Formats: sequence, structure tokens, C-alpha cells
Amino acid sequence: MKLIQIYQCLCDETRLRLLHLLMQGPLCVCHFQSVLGEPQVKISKHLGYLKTRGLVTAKRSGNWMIYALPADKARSAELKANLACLQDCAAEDAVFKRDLARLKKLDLACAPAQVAEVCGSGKGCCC
Amino acid sequence: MKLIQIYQCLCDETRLRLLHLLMQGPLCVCHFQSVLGEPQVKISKHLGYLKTRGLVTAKRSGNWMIYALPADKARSAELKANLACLQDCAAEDAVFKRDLARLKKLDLACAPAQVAEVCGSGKGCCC
DNA sequence: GATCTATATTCCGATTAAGGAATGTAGTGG
DNA sequence: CCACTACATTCCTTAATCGGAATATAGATC
Repeated sequence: MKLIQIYQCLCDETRLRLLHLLMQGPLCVCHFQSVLGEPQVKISKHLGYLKTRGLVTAKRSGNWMIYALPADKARSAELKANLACLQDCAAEDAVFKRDLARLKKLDLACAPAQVAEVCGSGKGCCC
Repeated sequence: MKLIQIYQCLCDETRLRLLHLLMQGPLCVCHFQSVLGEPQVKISKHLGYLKTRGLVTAKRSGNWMIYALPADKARSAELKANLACLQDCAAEDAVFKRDLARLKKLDLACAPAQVAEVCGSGKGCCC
């Protein structure tokens, strides 16, 4: 994965927010919708952009698509470095902090770590 | 300086190379031209782009324009973090390494640290 | 003041990106 | 099979970006 491609993914605010949230763990599209408060098409297109460039992975689970960062071993040194950097920078930014707060307020049954299972249970997701 | 703007500056290869070289110290436009091997207009426009967004400073010295990264105190935390990150990533990339090698081969009288004086001497620069 | 050098700017065309409306699709449940 | 849900894709418009050719400008030199 080339460094430029990483930066191209990082140069849009929506994508930054998506990646930032994903650092907490896998999430489905409706999580992003409710946390970012952006329309579905916008979220979906940016996730697609990230996916084509290998910055996120996606797997279907029932009706839901679960997005995640690539497995640790699959992350290039450049990606690791930049994710860490983003993490640092986001820690002091109002928008990112608000996103994180909203994420934590989501249905507890849907906590990021267990998203795949919960979303796959067919019991309804978060939105 | 907003994080997004930093990433927008970093998402072009030419600009990455410019910034990477500037981490060695101030440089004039003709240095960039000879190191990158790109046409003047391209270099100049990307430097302009970086300047408008505050990622580089410029001062005239005789016929030459000396570009530099902002003084350390003037760098936001985000900028510092990202420059460090770029430094790391560039260390293992062929293009960046080649640029660095070329920079070091330039006229020794024009070593980065003293660029401002030399370029200002009117004795001719590097190209 | 004419000229030269280093650099910036303008004008252009081509490409890419971003967002929304509408529509398509895959899987689920009746 | 029908309807529903979650999501993706297409189509369209607008705006931003990139690169090059040509031209302009600022300062130095003669």
C-alpha cells in the first residue's frame, strides 16, 4: 500500500471520522450513520472509497455490512504509523471527541467489540 | 491549522517530496527543480499550494525564493506529528531516498543549512 | 534603461472528487 | 413470492485539482 494512497484517503473529513471510529473496533454502516449524522449514500460511498484502497475491510453479516480496519498483521508500516498519528491528533479535536462520545452512547448490546455477532444476530442493530 | 488541511497538502506526491526535502532545511526553488527533475511551473505551484495553507514559509533573497518549514514553535502539534510520521515513512521509500541522495550531491557550497546566505550572495545558486 | 535570471501567475484542458436523488440488490422474514 | 431492511450503485451536477504553455514580475547586472 503506497503512502500517497493513504494520504488520499485521509484528506476528507468524513473518511477521517470513519477511520477514527474504526480504531475502536468493527462497525456496521448504520453505526456510522447515527454517529456521524450523515446520509447513507455519503457514508457508503466513502466506505467504498476506503475499501477499494485497502484501508478497510468489509464482510457481510446478515443484512449488515461490518467494516473494520485491516488485521494488524495486514497493516503496512505506513498505515500503522498514520493511524497512530491520526489517533493522537484526534484526541484533541472536538469533532472526533464528539464522535467517540456518540459511539459510546449507542446501544450497549452493540458495543464495538461484539458488533459482528450482534449485528449478525438478526435482532436488529443500532439505528 | 486544521488536520484536514495538512492531509490535503500531503496527498500529492510532488508535495510530499517537497516537504520531505524541506525537513533537511531551507531550500530555494531551483534546488527542488534539480532534485525532483520536475518543471519549474509544477514545483512553483505546489510550493504555492503549501504556502497558502501555511505548511511552508517563503522569503525572497535576491533573485531566489527560500522556502522552509515553519519555525518549530510555529508548528501545530498536528503538523509536528505528521512531519515526524512522514519522516519515518520516507525512510523506507525508494523515491524519497533518491531525492535525499540527490540533495546531498548538490553543490556543497549550497548545503541546506546555509542556503539562505549562499543563495543571497548573488554568486549563482545550484542549477 | 535594457536585459537576464529566478520565480510566480494566468489560461487552458483533462481528470478526479464530492454530494444528492433515484434506483438497484442481497439477505431476512412473513 | 412479497415486502422489508441495510446497503451499494448509477446518474448527474458542481467544484477542486493537476499539469503544461505562455506570459508576467521582481530583483540583479550591465
